[in-house]
Amino acid sequence: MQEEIRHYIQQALKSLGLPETAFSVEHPEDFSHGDYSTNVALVCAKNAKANPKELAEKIMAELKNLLPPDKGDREGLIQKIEIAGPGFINFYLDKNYFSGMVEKINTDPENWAKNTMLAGKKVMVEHSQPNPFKPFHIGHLMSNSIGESISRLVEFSGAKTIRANYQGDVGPHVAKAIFGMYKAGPPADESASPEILAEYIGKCYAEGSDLYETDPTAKAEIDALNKKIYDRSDAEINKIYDWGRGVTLEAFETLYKKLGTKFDYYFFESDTALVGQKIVRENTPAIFEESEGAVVFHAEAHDPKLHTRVFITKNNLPTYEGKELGLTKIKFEKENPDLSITTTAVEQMDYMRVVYKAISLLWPEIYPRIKHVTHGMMRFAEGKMSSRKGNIITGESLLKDAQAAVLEKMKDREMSDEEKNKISEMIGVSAIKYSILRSSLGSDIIYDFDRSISFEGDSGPYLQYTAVRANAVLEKFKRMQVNEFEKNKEQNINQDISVLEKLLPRFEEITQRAATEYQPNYIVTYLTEIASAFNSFYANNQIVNPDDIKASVYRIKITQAFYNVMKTGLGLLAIQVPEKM
RNA sequence: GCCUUCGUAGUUCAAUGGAUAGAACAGAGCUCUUCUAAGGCUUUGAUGUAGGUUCGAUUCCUACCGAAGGCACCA
Repeated sequence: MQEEIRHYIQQALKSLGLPETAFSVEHPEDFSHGDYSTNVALVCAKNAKANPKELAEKIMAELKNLLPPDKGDREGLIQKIEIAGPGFINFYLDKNYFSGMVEKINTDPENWAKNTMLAGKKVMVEHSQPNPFKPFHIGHLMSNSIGESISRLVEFSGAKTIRANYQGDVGPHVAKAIFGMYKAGPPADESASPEILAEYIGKCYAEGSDLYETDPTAKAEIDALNKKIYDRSDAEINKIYDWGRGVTLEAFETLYKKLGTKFDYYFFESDTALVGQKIVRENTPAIFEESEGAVVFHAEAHDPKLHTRVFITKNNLPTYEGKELGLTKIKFEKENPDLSITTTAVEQMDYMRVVYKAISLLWPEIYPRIKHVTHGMMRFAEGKMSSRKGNIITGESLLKDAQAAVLEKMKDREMSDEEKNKISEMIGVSAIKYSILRSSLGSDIIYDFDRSISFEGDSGPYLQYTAVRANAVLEKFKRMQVNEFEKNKEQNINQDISVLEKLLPRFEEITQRAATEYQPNYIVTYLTEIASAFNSFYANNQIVNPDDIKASVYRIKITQAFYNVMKTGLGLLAIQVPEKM
């Protein structure tokens, strides 16, 4: 519809002999300003130095000429055009448009809003990136939620999506953790669950980190350990290493399952290190340069805003930068995606730019196909969270606390314990995901436990609750067993178009925008808006009324459409909808 | 010092250069003989400062103030 209106405006400009210009066709904030609005007259007036209102009159007259008369067909769905304010042209759509959209949504609920922007394209999305030997903390939860949602958004746009996880299983942090394990001794119970063992390893890591910074002897030992881990020269260390790596990875897997993520690829730094190192060596001194025993890249020589970074250390070990080159090569060799998205926290933005600059010189054909999406950091009101200092909240504990809070709230519900358990987990996950996805990418999220598991107001549970309510109404209607004849009868009852009906068709535009800009928060904002509209609708109408079948059928169709959009929308956020709660 | 990002109600977040800056929480007050009150309704309250561009600026530009991140062997 938006495109159709745009098309008509372009035609009108042409027949008026006005030059082509960029203009917007958007939804006005206030429904009294119509369903779509264009600023075309304001823009043209600027260029032509004319009076915007007079120009708007001319364009409107021309538009009315162009639009075919209302014969009940699609073009006739623009019911009214008006000029308002400084020269906006507002379009009012016919009631038939909205009831038609409700039909359309209910006919093919899973596909109606999909678009083909990325049809035939292969998109790889890399996210989560927790490191074995370190805890999976709420920062990883953030990357996971955002990455998974972006994956689903690009999939919704027709792309074949490949989810990748890149994990640092070698590097100084591993040496610190293993050193800490030597110091602390073996875990109390070696047969405990991976979650508990991972927690033990996390504590050892914090201990090792601390010693690395405070104790020079420990530092030297850890550096030596690090080298042994890289070249796997010590059988005993290898054994501890393999055990720790396996345990932490297993613990991550449990979390992914709860969060609704499934990876197609697991890349490890132990795989990318050698590849990256080789690339850097082969391109020295063409691109890289030896300096103080290390191999560096002087990015500032190519862009004054960038700086020099080390790609291979003087100990001949590749840094993150060097490994990232290896990863890029491996990704493109394995899958050759049309687009490779990497999501990380903003703190990695500056050096990722340096890495990308190096990639642009190494492989100019790959450079346009990689994209770095950054999100803000999860932070406490008091300051930065750090797994080195040990003041972190693990994903595991947050999920557990959230679930416990939900269970407390559900204690009077009549359900089996098994059912309660399953539902409370879904709600807990949704509360956390919502608190992450509600704000736009880029800015930091101030972490507040109570808020992150909030069930009131704008929240994940609010959306789920609203969907559950709608579902209850739909079930009630089913029990009434209204016959097909009644259902298909003309329902054009004399009622104003509800806000809900007006909002539902917009889902199509929202998903496109969210996918284009990699911003799941547009979906969150929109779903919250329609949930609020549905709750008002629900409070002001008895949707299913056995004494008024005709009105019930009409309202149930809207309810069904709402439920479908909500379910699909939450799906894009990787949030599940329980049947009851 | 240089580079990047960001300053919106008491708090946490919205707002593709557009019309009266939206929500939620907190505060005040209503609301369950009706389909789940995790709800609905009413109400108080905000664009860091100073300029500039524009018919129109929270949005773009400049300066200042403030916050966060980065700036050589961590990721």
